[in-house]
Amino acid sequence: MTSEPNLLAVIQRQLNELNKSEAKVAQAILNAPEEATRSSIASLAAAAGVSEPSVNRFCKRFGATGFPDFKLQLATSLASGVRYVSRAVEFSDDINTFPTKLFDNAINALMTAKEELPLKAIARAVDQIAQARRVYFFGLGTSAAVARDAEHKFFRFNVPVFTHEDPLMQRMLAASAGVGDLFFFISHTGRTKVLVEAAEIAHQTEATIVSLTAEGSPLADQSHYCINVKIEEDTEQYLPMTSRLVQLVILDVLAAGVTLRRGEGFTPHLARIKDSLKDTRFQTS
Amino acid sequence: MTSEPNLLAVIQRQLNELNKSEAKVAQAILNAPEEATRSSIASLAAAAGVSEPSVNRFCKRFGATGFPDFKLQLATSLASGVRYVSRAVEFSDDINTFPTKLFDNAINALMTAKEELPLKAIARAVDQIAQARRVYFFGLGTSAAVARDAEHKFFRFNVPVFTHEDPLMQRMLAASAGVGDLFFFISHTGRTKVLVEAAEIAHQTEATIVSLTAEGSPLADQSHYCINVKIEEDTEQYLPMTSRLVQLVILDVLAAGVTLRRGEGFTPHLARIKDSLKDTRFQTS
DNA sequence: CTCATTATGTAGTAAATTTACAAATATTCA
DNA sequence: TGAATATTTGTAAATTTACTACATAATGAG
Repeated sequence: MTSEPNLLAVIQRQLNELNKSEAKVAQAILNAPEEATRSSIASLAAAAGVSEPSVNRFCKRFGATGFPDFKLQLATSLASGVRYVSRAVEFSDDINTFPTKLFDNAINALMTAKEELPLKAIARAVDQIAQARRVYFFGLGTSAAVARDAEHKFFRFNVPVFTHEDPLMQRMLAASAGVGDLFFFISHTGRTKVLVEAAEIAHQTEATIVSLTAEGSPLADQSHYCINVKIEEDTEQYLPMTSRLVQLVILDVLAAGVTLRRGEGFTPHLARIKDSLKDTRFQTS
Repeated sequence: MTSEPNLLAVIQRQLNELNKSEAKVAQAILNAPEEATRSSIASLAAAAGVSEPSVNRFCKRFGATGFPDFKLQLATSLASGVRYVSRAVEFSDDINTFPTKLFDNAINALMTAKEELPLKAIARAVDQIAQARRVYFFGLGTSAAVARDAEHKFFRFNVPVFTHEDPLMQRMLAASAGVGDLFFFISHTGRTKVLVEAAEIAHQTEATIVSLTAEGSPLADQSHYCINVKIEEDTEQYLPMTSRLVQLVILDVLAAGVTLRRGEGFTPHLARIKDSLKDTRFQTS
């Protein structure tokens, strides 16, 4: 699966090295790529003003086994290019456009994150969490909500987990930490002063510090293990819309990692927790 | 641009509503989507154990003009790099596979939600929030974290917002509500007893009740306005992993909607809030 | 200008897709 | 239950599509 990133670019680049009829085919495709993916070899040949075998030869020249295969490659290369553009919401947007934009942005952010996932860092973090005697999730602002979410999730693993949104509590807990304690700091920018200070305090103890934050930030500097989340440049609107989604999914990944580490024998425990919630719900009719 | 983004998800979702041979075709495609894009109608029919026209009918059922067109749509769906069929994490997974699965599931959930976005309900909810004198976001468990996130976001709109995770506080506030108060309930299932009870209490007052929950649930019944989020069937692993992401993005949409409603004159206010946070951060070097 | 080489098109063939129709299966209502 | 009807599925023929082999045209070298 060594699929070329963008077939159209490849065609464009080789345009001069093509002979007459091949160039005509190339032009026809470049003029209307989407249409080319839908048309038959006959209609494309007509559009280019050449014969059908010329189109066929053109396709083979670009690594395809034939015309259908070429169309397939063209279609895939067109599809992947389009999606990766996030767009800001404008004041001229209405109900039909801006919800889609926001969803697209969220999806884009996750897709990008998925591609540059720091697997080694994640694996190390899983190791640390699985070993920890106690885990503290600390965040502020939006990241506090993420921390709260993490608490709920990790609570199911027998690991004692704690969250605090109060900077003073965070400092106090950091100060009194010891071996086996793990502090998990969550921050979009990695520059929130009081949070970094809490990390500094924890750093002077025997505790382990893991953070989910921006690479090279002050918070990352204070951490033994850091899971880097790239900060998107166009974050200017209202900040951490998409990055917190990425954070949440990465925490899901960590939780899943810990579960897998525990092995299959651990599932009854999870089932028991789930059962315990049953009585708090109205039954489905 | 009416191109269906994720064909496989659509197929997956309609699996039950298909007749026997169509279901066979669907399974064959879901089992090996990439291969399906490359094979002929004959080989796919053979793989599914049905006749060729059955495959053709299947394609038309999903909006394609025929088999080649269907393959094209399938290919474009696959091109974005996401496995559109949610797959559960298995104990045999390792660090290279399960993070991707979780991200794909998350992306998949957002894409599905994006397609069936209840725009009318969202528009009405925006109206209500924009008018409200006070807004309470209530959730429990994982949804409490979502509520907390919403509080942070809506706080920026001059609207007094409150969150409480404590069921008793929720009841008390619900009981003493009046005109202009808006209760926004968040729940994956819509069946959590204490939350539904709080909604019932609020329902006896003059307050407005909006909920983000499952269609037809007890909570939805208590709401004046309900934004439905479809519950995926295969949620059996550990519950609300993906649904809370959808909830978060929908809340982003609501927040954006309120901002747009306020109009362009409101941006200075947002800028001022952002400025006020500046001093809490370490400056970028 | 002729020969050799490359480029292009024609026509036929094979393959794949679709349509029309008939058989089989399921469903409805008495 | 059982006949009548509707739905589903498959068969076979028609049509469209893509490919191959070969012939002709164009190009360039000597």
